Amino acid sequence: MEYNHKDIEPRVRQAWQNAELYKVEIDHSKPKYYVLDMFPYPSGAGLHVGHPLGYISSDIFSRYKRLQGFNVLHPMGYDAYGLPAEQYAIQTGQHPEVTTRENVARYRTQLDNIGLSFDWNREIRTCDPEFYKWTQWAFLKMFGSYYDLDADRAMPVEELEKRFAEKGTQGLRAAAGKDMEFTAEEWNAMDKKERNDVLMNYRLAYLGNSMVNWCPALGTVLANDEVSEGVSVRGGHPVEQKQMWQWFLRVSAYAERLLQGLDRIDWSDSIKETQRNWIGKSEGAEMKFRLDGRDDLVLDIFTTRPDTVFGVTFMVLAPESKYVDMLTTPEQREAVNEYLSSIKHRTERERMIDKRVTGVFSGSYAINPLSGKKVPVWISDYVLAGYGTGAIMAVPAHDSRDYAFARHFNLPIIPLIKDADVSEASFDAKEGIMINSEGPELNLNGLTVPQAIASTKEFIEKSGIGKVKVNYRLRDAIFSRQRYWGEPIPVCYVDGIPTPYNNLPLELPEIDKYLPTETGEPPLGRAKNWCTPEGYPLELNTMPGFAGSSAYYLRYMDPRNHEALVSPEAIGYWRQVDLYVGGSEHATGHLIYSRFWNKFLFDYGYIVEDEPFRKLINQGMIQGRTSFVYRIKDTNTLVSAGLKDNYDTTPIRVPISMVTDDVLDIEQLRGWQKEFANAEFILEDGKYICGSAVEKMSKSMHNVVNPDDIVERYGADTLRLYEMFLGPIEQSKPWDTHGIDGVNRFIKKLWNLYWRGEELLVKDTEPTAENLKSLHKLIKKVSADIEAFSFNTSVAAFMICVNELAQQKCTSRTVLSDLIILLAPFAPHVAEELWHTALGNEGSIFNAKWPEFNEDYLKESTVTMAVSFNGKPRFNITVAADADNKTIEETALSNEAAAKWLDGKTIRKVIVVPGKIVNVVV
RNA sequence: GCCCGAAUGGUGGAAUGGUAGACACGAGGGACUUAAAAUCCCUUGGCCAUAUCGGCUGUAUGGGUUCGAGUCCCAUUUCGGGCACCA
Repeated sequence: MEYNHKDIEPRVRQAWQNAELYKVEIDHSKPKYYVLDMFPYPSGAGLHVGHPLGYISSDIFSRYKRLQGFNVLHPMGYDAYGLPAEQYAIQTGQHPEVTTRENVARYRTQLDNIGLSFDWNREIRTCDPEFYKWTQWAFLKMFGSYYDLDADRAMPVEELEKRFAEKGTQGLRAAAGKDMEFTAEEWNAMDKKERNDVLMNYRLAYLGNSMVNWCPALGTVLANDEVSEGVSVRGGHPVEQKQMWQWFLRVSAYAERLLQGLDRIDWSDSIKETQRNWIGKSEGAEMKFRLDGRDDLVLDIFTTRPDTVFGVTFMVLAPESKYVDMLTTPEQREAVNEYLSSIKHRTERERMIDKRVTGVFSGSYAINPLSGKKVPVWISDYVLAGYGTGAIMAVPAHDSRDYAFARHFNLPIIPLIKDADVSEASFDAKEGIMINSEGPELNLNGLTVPQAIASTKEFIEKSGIGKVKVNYRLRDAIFSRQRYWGEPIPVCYVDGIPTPYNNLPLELPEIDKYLPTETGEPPLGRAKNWCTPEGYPLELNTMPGFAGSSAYYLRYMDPRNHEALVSPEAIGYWRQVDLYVGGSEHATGHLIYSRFWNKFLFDYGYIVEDEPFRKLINQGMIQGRTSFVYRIKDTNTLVSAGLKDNYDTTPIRVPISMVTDDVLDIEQLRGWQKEFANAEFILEDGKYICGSAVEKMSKSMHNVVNPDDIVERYGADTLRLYEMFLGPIEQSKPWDTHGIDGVNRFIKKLWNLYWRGEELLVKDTEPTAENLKSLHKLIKKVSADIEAFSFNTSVAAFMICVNELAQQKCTSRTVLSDLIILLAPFAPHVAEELWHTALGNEGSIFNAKWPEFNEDYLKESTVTMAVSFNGKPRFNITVAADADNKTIEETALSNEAAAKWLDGKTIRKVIVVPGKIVNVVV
C-alpha cells in the first residue's frame, strides 16, 4: 500500500462522523478540559491558509488532552452578525441571513477538510434567535442593575430604588455617570420620568447623551475599539465626534476588577499590558481651586502630580467644560466664543495630526490653595472634557503640554525640582529634590518627589482642599448601532420611558430595504408593526458586533437549553474556558467585553468563575507573499524584475497562482485581465521574473493561498504539520508553500515504517534498547512541547525519531504503536489509518492512551563530555553518567589525552553537570 | 513621548547559563535511470588550512557578571506591537 491522502482522509473522516467520535457530554468520572477557538465571522471570501493556524493548534491540544484521559469540550460556531453581509444586502437586496447561511456552509466544508475535532452538535450562531435570546436577556439584566462599590458587585436596581426611598443618596457609593445628591424626600417627590433619569445615571446598560464616534460612511456609531487614528477599523472611513443619545454598557464600573483579574490569568504579557494601557489607571488627587472674587464657585481638577501645586502658573478648561460659560468674563466673551467656534470645525483626526497650540483666556482667576497665589484660567482643546474633571492645573515646568502652552502664550514657568533645566523643555520625570515649594501651611522643600506626593495628598485630605482619587481611561462601551443586521435591543418606550421588553427572544423583523428610513431613522424604522402588543414602540437600534461574542463560550456548555443561558449543572462541570486560542487584535475589544460580561454574570451567581478564559494563546498572522509585475509608464510593456531599474515603472500586483518560484506564467496573465492580453514582455533568460513583498493575506492583494488547494494536493495531515512547522504559533510569518514538500516527505517516510508496498513491516518483535531510546526521547519531547504550545519543535522531533527508527529498521509493534499515538494529534488521518490497517486495532486511535514516558530508557552508563579551555585544544573524556566533582577528577587524570594536557598542572576546580558538560579550572 | 516585545546562516527557525545553528527549505555534488520525475547518499555560518588531521572567528553594537553568556545585567542601534494632548 502506498500513502494516498485522497483515499485515506475522506474515509477516515466519514468513520469519525459515523461514530460521533467528537460528541461530548458531561462525565463526572473524567476531568474536564475546555478548548475554545475564537469563532469566525463567516465572510464571503472563505478561509485562507492563515485562518486555520489557530484552529489546528487548538485541535492538536484537544486531541492530546483527550488521549490523556480528559473529557474535552471543543466546540465551534459562527459570529454571524456583521457589516459585510449587511453591505452586501444593501447592494443586492439579498437578505443577510441568506448570504450568511451560504458562507457558513462554505466555512464548514473548509473546516471539515482540515480534520478538526469539533463537536458540531454544539454549534451556535449569534444570529439564531435561540442564541440571541440570551444576549438580550443579559442586556436586560444589565439594564436592571447598578454597580455597588461597597459590595463591589452588580446589584438589582430595585435595591437602589428602595435605598433612595429610605435615605436618598446618603452613604451610597455606586458607579455613576455623574455625582448626584438628593434626599429621600426629594426622591419620593419625583415623578416617573424624573426617577427614570436618575436611575439611568446608575444602570449598567443605560441610555446616555454624550459624545460618540459617529461614522457617516457606515451610518452608525462605533465603540472606541472600533476606531483607530480617527478612522473606522472596518473600512477606514472618517469618524467624527457627535453628541447623540445612545445605549451604553457601564464597563467603567468594572475597571478595577478588570485590571486586578489580569494578575490571575495565564495570558501573554503583551496582551495584558495592552489591556492595562486601555484601562489606563492613574492614581492622583482631585483638588479644589477657589476663584478670585467668586465665592459661589470652586474649580475641581484632577492631577497625578499633587506635589507640583506650587508650580501652577495657570489653569486650563476643556472647551466643552461646563465651567467655560461660568468663568468667561464679559470682556472676554467675544474672544472665547470665537475660539469655541474655531475649534468646533476641527475633527478629532485633524486635532491629532495638527497638534498646534491654541487657547483663549477666560478672564477669570483661580487661587492656588497651597500658595494663595492668583493664576489665570485659560480654555484650550488640549484638555479633554471626558477625562478627570475636564479641568487641569497647569505646571509648565514639569509637564510638556503645559510647557508648550506656557511658551506659546508667554506664561510664567516656575521650576520645582533642584537642578532641573527647564529653559528648553519641561522636566517630566518623577524624581529629584523639591525647591520653591513653601506655602503658609505646607513646606515640601528638600523632599524627594515621591515623598512630596505623599505629603501633599495627606495634607489636602486633612485640610479638605481635595481628596485622593483614582481615574481610569476605560470608557463605557457604546452599545447601539444604527444597523439592521444585529440583535434587536429588547426595549420599548412607554410614554417615552425606556422599559424592558421581557418576551424574549425579540426577533429581528423583516424589512423591505436595508437602509435608514427617509426620516433618517435606523433601518428597523422600516419594520411593520415594530411595537409591543400594547402598542408601545420598540427600540430601533440594534446591538454591536461584540454583543453576541461576549458570552458565547458559556452557551457552548449547554447550547440547547431553553430555560437558561447555561444550566447550573453544565456550568458547574465545565466552569470556564481552559484554553482560548485567537488573534491578539481582539485585545481591547472582545477580550475586554467578554471579561466584563462574565464578571457581571458572576456577580449574580449564574456562573462560577470570575474570569472567562484561564489561558490565552494568540496565534500570529500568516502573511501573504505578493508578486508584482512592472509596467513601464505610459506603455503596455512589462519588464522583468531584474531589469526594472533601467526603466520608470509602476508595480502591479498579480495573482500568486500565476507565479511559480517568482517566474510568471505569461499566458495566464494574458487571460486574466483584458489590459494584459496584448502586453509586451521584456524577459531575462527567457523568463519573466516577478518582484515580491510580504503583505497581509487578502483578496485585494491577490496573494491568498486557499487551504483547499493544499489539502487537495498534499492532504490535510501535511497542511496541519506544515502550518505547525512554520514557526512558533504566536509569531507572524509569511506563507511559503516551498517548504511543504519536506513535511510531505516525512509522512511518506513514516508510512514506509509500516508498509513496504503491500508488505506489512510491523512485527511482534521485541523492541531494541535503541528503539526504546528513540521512542522515549520523543515521548518526553512531544509531551513537553504540546504543554508549552511549541509545535514546530515537536514536528522536528517526529522527523528525527522517524529517521532514527527507519535507520534502526524498527519493526516492533509496541514502538510503532506508541509512535502513531504520539503523532495522532498532529496528523490524525494517517494515524487513524495506520492504527487500523497496519496495527490491526479496532476502534478509534483517539480512544487509546497517551504513551507513558520512562526515564530508564534514556539513561546512559557513561557519558562523553567535552573539556575546553580558553584557547587550548578541546578533548573528550568519558565518565560515568552520574559523575560528580570528586570522581571526575580521577577520571580526567586517568584519561590519556587529559593527563597529557594537564601535565604539570593541578586541578583547582571541576564543574560538573551530571550527564552533561564539565569544565576544569587549573 | 510613554509602556511592552524582538534582533541567530541564503530562508523559516532550534538551543533548562553548559559542544550555537536542531529540524526543514533552498543551493552544490553524487547514486539509480535511455531520460525525466520520484527516491536515496554526501556537503552546506564565515575565514584560514597541509582542504582527510585541524585552527580561528561568529548569535545587532559596546561594556559587565560568570569557570563558562545567544541566554543574565547596564548602555546604544534597528525593527515590531500597544497607548497617546489621559494632566
